[in-house]
Amino acid sequence: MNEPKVISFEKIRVACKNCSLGTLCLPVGLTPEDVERLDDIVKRARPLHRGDYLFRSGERFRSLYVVKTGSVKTYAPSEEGGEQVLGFHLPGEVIGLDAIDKEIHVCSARVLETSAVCEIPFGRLEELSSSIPSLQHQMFRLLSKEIGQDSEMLLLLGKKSAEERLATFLLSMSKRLRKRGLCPTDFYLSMSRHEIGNYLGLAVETVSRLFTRFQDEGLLKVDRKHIELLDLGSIESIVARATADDHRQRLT
Amino acid sequence: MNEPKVISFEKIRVACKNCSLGTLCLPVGLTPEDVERLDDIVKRARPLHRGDYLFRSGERFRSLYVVKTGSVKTYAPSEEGGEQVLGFHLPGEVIGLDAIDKEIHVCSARVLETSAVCEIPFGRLEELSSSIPSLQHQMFRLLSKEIGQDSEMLLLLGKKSAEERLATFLLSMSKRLRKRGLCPTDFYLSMSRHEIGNYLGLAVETVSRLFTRFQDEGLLKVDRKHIELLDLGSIESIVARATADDHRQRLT
DNA sequence: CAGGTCACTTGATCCACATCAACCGAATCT
DNA sequence: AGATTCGGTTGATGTGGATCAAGTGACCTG
Repeated sequence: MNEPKVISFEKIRVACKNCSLGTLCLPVGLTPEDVERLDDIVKRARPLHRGDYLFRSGERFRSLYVVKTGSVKTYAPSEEGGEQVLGFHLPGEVIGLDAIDKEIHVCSARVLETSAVCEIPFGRLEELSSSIPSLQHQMFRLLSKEIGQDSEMLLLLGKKSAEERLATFLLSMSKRLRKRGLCPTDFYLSMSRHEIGNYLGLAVETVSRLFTRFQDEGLLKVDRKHIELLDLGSIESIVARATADDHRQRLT
Repeated sequence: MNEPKVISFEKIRVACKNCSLGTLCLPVGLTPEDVERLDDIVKRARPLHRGDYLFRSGERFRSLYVVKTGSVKTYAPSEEGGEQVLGFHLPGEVIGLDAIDKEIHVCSARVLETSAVCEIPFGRLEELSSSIPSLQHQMFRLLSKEIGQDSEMLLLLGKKSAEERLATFLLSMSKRLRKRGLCPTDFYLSMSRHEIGNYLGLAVETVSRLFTRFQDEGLLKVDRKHIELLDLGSIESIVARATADDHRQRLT
């Protein structure tokens, strides 16, 4: 292993190989040689700033995007400026999968804070997948996982109370941060209360009240965007309660 | 075209080739030769009856399933017998995509009425996809489409009123029936009110009341499971209103 | 640093829908 | 045929969270 002289350049060019996200992003389970081939087609990211678009609803679909640092929200805008937030995306997560079908973006993606994002031209990724079975498999898994997550979200929006929704959201953030080696109990939310509420199907006011209630109950500490989870166990039990309580909805 | 003597046998063996669902199911865009190869790995369906399982949550994932006739519901069961209905599946629709990731079924699938279902061993399908680029592309599209549909459902559960939900559901049924060449305005629902309510995040009583209200307003005629949509335009406008009204939720 | 804007909080009120309860008709069982 | 069950309807009541309204403090801007 010889250290490259021009660090920044080299670091950018061979990003996938050295990327700390290797175990979260596409390269999972690929051989070093295959990662190299993937590397060749990935366009490394210039930094983006709060509010910048990765793509807009209606645009032609060309690439998938992977968050490298920072965070991104995807949302389905409606004519009037209203929107449904579809998700918040952390480093290692892939964005744009829903546009493969029609080759048109049906949602928009904007970064929530200064972020770096990799771009993967989908046509080339498809070619590569044909010749690397494990990459094809990885792609199928990735798409499938997204479907699974959406199903969980359907359950959340269909059956859970406001309290359960916010607890689920916080726990999800916590788990995802842990996976990335970050502190799972002390973090900054990059999205506004409004966006959280929209995402969870709640009014801003409800989100705000719940934060203060959770704080009063000693579950966490909030200071604007700074969150400290003090009692993960109780938060988990709120989430668990949701699924157990479901005997209201028994069928057949 | 020579008529085969043993109709039933021939019809079963070469199903994909002659299947009326060719334009809805996997073979979309494949050459006749490729369809033939796909044909070889598809296990043709024995008929199933109301309540039969395609698979249960927790089972190992081996195959995808395609509804050929009849209808199927998928749902996420919880310990206590409660459940979240995730979808109702009509002929041509593929089931089990969410299980590819973990290779474990996370939801259960049961047929709602006497149905025929094809089984496609996923391992073999993956092999085949590697050697048939257009099949791989078709698979990506299929998975992507599912993600897109889930997003629409998120919007429905997150933002729409009970009225808008039921209207959306009825319109969706209507459109899907039309695609299959069936009457889009006169059909039988194979699922119970309870299941509809569960799916839409509503109580049975609310669904029932809405049906009677829609009938009173002349939008449709209901007799138990038999639905006649009388005024598709008005139903569409209820659905459209949902997205337009969204100026309540404007952000940024 | 005064003034404005914006994200957030907190309180008061309202309403859409859930829940509870009673009932009905069709299908199934005996 | 009578009894039981079950899916569905309808009415009465309750409530979780939306909506409305009024601050408050952080941050930006001239």
